[in-house]
Amino acid sequence: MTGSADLVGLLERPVLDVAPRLLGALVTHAGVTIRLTEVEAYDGAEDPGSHAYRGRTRRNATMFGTPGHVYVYFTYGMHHCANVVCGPEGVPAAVLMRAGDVVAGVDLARARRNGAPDRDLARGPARLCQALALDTSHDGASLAGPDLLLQPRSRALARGRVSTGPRVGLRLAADRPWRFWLTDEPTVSAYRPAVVRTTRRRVDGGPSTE
DNA sequence: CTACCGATATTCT
DNA sequence: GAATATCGGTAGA
Repeated sequence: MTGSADLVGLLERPVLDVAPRLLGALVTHAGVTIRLTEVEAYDGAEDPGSHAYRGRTRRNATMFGTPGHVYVYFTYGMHHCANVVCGPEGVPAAVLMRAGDVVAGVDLARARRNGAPDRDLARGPARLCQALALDTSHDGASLAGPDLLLQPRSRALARGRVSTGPRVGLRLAADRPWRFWLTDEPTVSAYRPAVVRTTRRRVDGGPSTE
């Protein structure tokens, strides 16, 4: 059996069904395998928090493509984040891979993460990309292997294993509980509410005061 | 542990 | 110009 037909079948389901089913899945790339412990759903058609909410751009084009590929974007001038593209072609849904735990290739992951504690090797979406050596050159790549491989778990999780809550760092649609994680996993990233405002007005010109 | 801050691509206003 | 699906360093409790 090819797993890839199964993979696409899974990913064509509504993204809110897909997201929790990806918990515990294995992702392998460049010599490192992680087990997903935390994900977030983005439903571009109706989701103000999604990159695709305002339509297609060069950056988010992969979200509109066929399921089973990876959408990788660069953000904050510094970090990469990777999503599993879901839904039928043309529907810009995706699941952001927020955290995982390294189950193979730990030495490589440690080297890429520059001495971080093992718990932090793939804790947070940008750290996860660093551990797996994913960047925008992989945007649009297939998750069916062999280079990049997503293996959904085959067994159901025990009751109570999945927790849900608000997504991290969004200002818009912050109330939607579309983040899913494995209960009590130490590798789940810390929740940070969106920055309320950058408020950073610089004092122009002059000395102030008074 | 919390809080701030800088790095700066991409998109929006 | 300002905001953002972030992180690592530093400072302080």
